[in-house]
This record gives sequence, C-alpha cells and structure tokens, in this order.
Amino acid sequence: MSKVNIKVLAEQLQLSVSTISKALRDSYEISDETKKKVLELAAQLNYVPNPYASSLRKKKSKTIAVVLPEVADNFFSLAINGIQSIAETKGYHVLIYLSHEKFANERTILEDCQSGRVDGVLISISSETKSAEHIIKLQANNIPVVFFDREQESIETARVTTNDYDCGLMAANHLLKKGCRKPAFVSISQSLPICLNREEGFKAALTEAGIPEANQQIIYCTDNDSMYDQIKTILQNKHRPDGLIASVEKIVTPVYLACHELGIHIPEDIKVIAFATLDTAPILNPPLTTITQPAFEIGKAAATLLFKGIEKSTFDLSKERMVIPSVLIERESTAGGS
Amino acid sequence: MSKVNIKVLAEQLQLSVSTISKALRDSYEISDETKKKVLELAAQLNYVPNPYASSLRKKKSKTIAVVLPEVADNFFSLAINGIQSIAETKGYHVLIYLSHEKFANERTILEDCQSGRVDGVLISISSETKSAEHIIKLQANNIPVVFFDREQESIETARVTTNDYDCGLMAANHLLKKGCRKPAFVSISQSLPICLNREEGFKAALTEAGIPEANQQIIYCTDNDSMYDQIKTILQNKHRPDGLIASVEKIVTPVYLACHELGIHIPEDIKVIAFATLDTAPILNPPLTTITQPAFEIGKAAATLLFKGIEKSTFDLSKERMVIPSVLIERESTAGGS
DNA sequence: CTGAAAGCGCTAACAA
DNA sequence: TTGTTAGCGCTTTCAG
Repeated sequence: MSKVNIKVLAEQLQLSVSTISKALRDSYEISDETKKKVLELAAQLNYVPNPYASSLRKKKSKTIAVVLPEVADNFFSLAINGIQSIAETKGYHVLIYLSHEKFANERTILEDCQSGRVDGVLISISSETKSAEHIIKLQANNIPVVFFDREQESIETARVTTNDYDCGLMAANHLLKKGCRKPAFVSISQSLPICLNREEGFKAALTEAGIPEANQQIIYCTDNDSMYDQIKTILQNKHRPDGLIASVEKIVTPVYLACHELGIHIPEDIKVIAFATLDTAPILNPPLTTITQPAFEIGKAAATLLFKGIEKSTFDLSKERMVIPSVLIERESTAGGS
Repeated sequence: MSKVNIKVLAEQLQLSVSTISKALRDSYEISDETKKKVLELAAQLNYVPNPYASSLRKKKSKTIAVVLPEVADNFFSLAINGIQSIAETKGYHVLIYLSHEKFANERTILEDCQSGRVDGVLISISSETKSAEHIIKLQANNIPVVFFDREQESIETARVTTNDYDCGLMAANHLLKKGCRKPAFVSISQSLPICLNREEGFKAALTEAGIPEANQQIIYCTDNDSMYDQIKTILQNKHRPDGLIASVEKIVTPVYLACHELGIHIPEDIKVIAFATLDTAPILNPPLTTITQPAFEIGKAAATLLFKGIEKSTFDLSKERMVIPSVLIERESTAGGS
C-alpha cells in the first residue's frame, strides 16, 4: 500500500501539484470541473492529506495541548469534555499531558510545547507549581496559554476559574448555619490559588462569625498516600472538628471511610461539605453536600478563549478573566442545626 | 523572537546543518568536542527541534491516538492513566479523541488517523459500532490498532480485555448465592462484546441454576437520557427483579436514585452488583458490591502491545489476546441470603 | 570526522 | 484557470 499523496493525484490527472492542492482546498482559482475531478479521484484513492507537511509549511498545527495534574478526577474529565467539545467544532486535535502534580513534569511538558507541536496550551497547574518561568517561556515563544481552574497568579494571560473565595465563604457559612462551631478546612496545597482562595473565604467567614482562630483548623494533605492516615489522626484528635470542608474531590472518600472506621457519624458528629462534581454525591452514605463546579463550562470557556487567542492576532488574552460560579447543593451530610 | 532552528545553530558555529543534526542526535560520526559545542549553543539559544519536520522526513510521528466513547467515566480515565504511563516512558505523545458512543464520529476520527498523524491507535469502540471497515482501512494503511476493553470481534489484531463472560457468571452466581430468584441484567448495547459476554455469563449461570428464562430479565438502556426513567419503569413492574447487575458504571447512579425514589431498599428488596471502578463504591448507601476491572492495567497492557507493534516490525499483533481478570468485591448492596 | 545535496508532502508566491 | 518553483526544518545517503 504505497501512500497516495498530492503528487500521485497530479500525475493521474495530468495536472500540477499546486492545482491539486488548491482544488482540494476549494480555492476560487480552480474551475469547478477540475475540482470535481480532483475530489473524485481523491475519494477513490482514499487520499488523506499529510498534516505534518502542511503544519511544517504553514507553521500551524491545528493541535492544542491540555496539561493537567490527572485525569481520574471528575472535575478534570468533565473539563476535558468541555475542551473537546469546542476543539471538535474548530477542527483542532487535542494532546493530553499529565503532570501528576509534579512541577518537574510540568516543566518538561511545556518545554516540548515550544516546538511548534501545538498552537496553544490549556493548563491547570500542579499543586507543586510555584514558579512561573516555564509558562513565561512558552509565551515568549508566542504560544498562547490559557489557565483553567488552577491558575498561576503572576502570569499575564487569560484564565477561567470559579468563584473560589465566595465558595469558601459559602461553604463555611453553610456549616455555621448548620451549627458547627469548630469546622476544619482540608487543603491539598499551600500554593494553589484555588485552595488558598477557598481557604481565605473559609477563614473570613469564621472570623466574621466570631469563631476564634484556634478553632479555624486548616489541614494540608499534600501527599496522596498519607491522606487517609492524616485525616484519621485529625478525627481522633481531642479537638476533633465538628465540620469539614473538603477543598477537592479526592478528599471525600478518605473522609467518609475514616469516619466510618472510627464510628463518627455524618452529619451528627461532623458535617461534611466538599468541592466536587461527583455524580455519586446524592447516593453516598449520607448524601454529600457539594459545591459543584461548572467543570464542563470551564473547559469550554477556556478553550473558546484559547482559540480566539490563536486565531485572532488582534485578540489580547492578557486581561481576560472569566469566573463561572459554582453552586452549593445541600444534602444530608450537613443536615441538622437550625 | 525569531525561531531558532538547525540552520541558525550551523551558522553560528560555522558548521553544516548535517553536522548539527547528527550532533544533536549523538551520532558516533561526530567528535565529542563538536557535540559539546552544539549542545551548549542549543541550550543557550533554547533550541527546540521541530517535531513535524522530523516526522515528515522520518515518517514517524511519535504520537498515538486514543479513541474512546467518553472520558467522564472512571474506567476510561484510569485506562488513560495506564496508557499515559507507558507513553511517557516511551517518549510518545497522546492524542485523545471522543466518539461519544457514535459510530459516525468514530469513523471520522479513524479516517484522520490514516494521515500519518499517529503511529498507532488504541481504541475502545462505541456502543453503536457494528461494522469494522473503518478499522480495517486503518490497518490497510499500516497503522497498528490495539483494542482495549471494548473490542470489535471480527478484526484481526491485538486486544486487551477482562474476563467478561466469567465475570457475568460470577456476578449472577453471587446474586443467586445471596438468594435472588429473578435477577435482571442491565446492558447498554446489543452489540458490544463486553456487554454480550457479560450477558452470556449471566444467562448461563441462571440457566445452570434452573432459573426459568422468563425470570432472566435483560434490559437494554441504549439511550443515556432515558436511562433513569427506563430503570424506574422496571422497578415498578410487577415482575420487579430481586437482583440487578449493572453492566457498566454509569448505570449505578440512576439505579440507586430510582430505588430511593420508589422506596425500594437495597439489599433487602433488591440486590445490586455493578461492573465498576468507582472509588466511591465503599461509601455509597449502601456500599456497592462491584466487579472491579483492572482499568489501569488494561490501559498499560494495551499500550505496551501497541508500542511493540509500532517499534518491532517483526512483532505480529494479530494473534495477541490478553485477558486481565476483574475481581468481585463484596459489599452491602448484595448482603443477605445464605 | 564533516559537508553537500536531495527530498519528506504540502503551500504560496509568481508566471504564464 | 493552471503551472513552476522555492521552500517549511529536518534526516540521510553519499562524498570528501
């Protein structure tokens, strides 16, 4: 099966390669008759254009990179869905890269992205990422970058996030309203804006409510493997919190398991609310109150912005900031109180 | 920022482009001294090779495509993880394409894959896919294809699956052992081998146990949107099943919700077991008995096979069949009986 | 050990 | 309306 290319078509039709090329792209320069002949033969010979030849020549790859910490997380998989939905309509291809929450991986990935392999990058940074140079370098190479959800604050470019601070407030106020007096906030990073903002909202709400700082417990579970043990320790503490905010989805299962193991009842002994897009939230034991992020929409919006940045050289990404609010969905895990 | 390429390096060092090219790839033809100079300048100028130029020349893209029905499903996201883990070590890039369970989408995607954009394809077919021509066409273009989980049976190529038939048997026998007399099997496709094989195992177990065919209910929920209503209808039926096997993960939430809505108790009124890799299974209400598929391992194994097929022309994929068994994890949703 | 030159498949001036 | 030609950036003979 020798590969059929433009030259083969040209020979068979006794035309030049440029005529074929133009005909294939429906150029106004080519007669309808010729176009028809070309398209027919192309279909007949199962001609498929070589994208890399075209990319090399046009310096456009029609490909974007999505760089994220992991895929096995409902937020990210829904965001990918949103991104794909836009990429499809635009005819773009999507490369997926996983940082596994490691800065070193993220840097390596972005280095490769400078090669011309992609026309733009959508990124949700790792929980380790503090520096911004690897991203700045990308921009210096004229590769547009758009953040979704997990941004790097010092960088000048578009970002699509949810209203993290307000949600932190909302979550904490919800627990207060339900009668909690010493709620805890479980975070996975001391640098990620999503975590910090949610945490700030949490603290502001408690302070406003007159809860002493000593009762504003914040727990950092930066290591995935020890998360379960860490949570268990907290729940066994004599200052055991009476409410808990899970700043990200993956904290939920260990919390529920630990409570069960220790005979601590949700919501009687401790109320739980989580930032999560889990579709099993309503069937958990007990059903979980969530701050549900618009993951699909965030992906869509970020992709839309990125394509604007790619396709319209006049479009300035640097000041774009889009905030799509999350919603609190109350379920039994925070029942009780007033 | 004018892009630095091999030619720029050559000029600056007063060397030829071919020397640079060889030096960069650490060819034995080049002196250590020259190599060192080249590497230094490359680092200094932040040289990144253009992958498309290289691909065009070498006719290798160092890229694979992963084609699957959806990402927002724990099985698939874990499989992607497994695939990525191998691709990373091999230095390959991963393009993700979603068929959204539509045959037409799948065909379009695979057509593009014939372009040389990818060196190989990993695919889990859509629930609609019956024909195989689109896949055969790929192979005719010398693009190796490996199936993971959802295979197309008539095609001669490698596949990595789990022991679906046995798991169907196992699930049904588990329900029988727990006292079910008229269990139902909920499927999403009448053509997908994973569903058919699980279904066959189910029927074989019941027949073996002397359950009349009339009590071997099989329900096809081919449409996502109406799944909830369909399940509710079944549960309201006077021949309501006393056990239920969910053939795929996404059936779980609607089943639990419908039971709750109708006041049907799991496991007292109906026992539920599901093919799922849900990490929330142990914290559901009640905890869900699962047939847990080795999703990560399936992804890994499929990718490993694909790369063998890509890199070793002597390696024959056509007869490779790998079956990685799932495990039944018993939880409360099937409690009771003997 | 280094260099010259051809060409991967396609596009885009520019001619005709 | 069609054709000629010169590359895109890289690899790879083949010569030197």
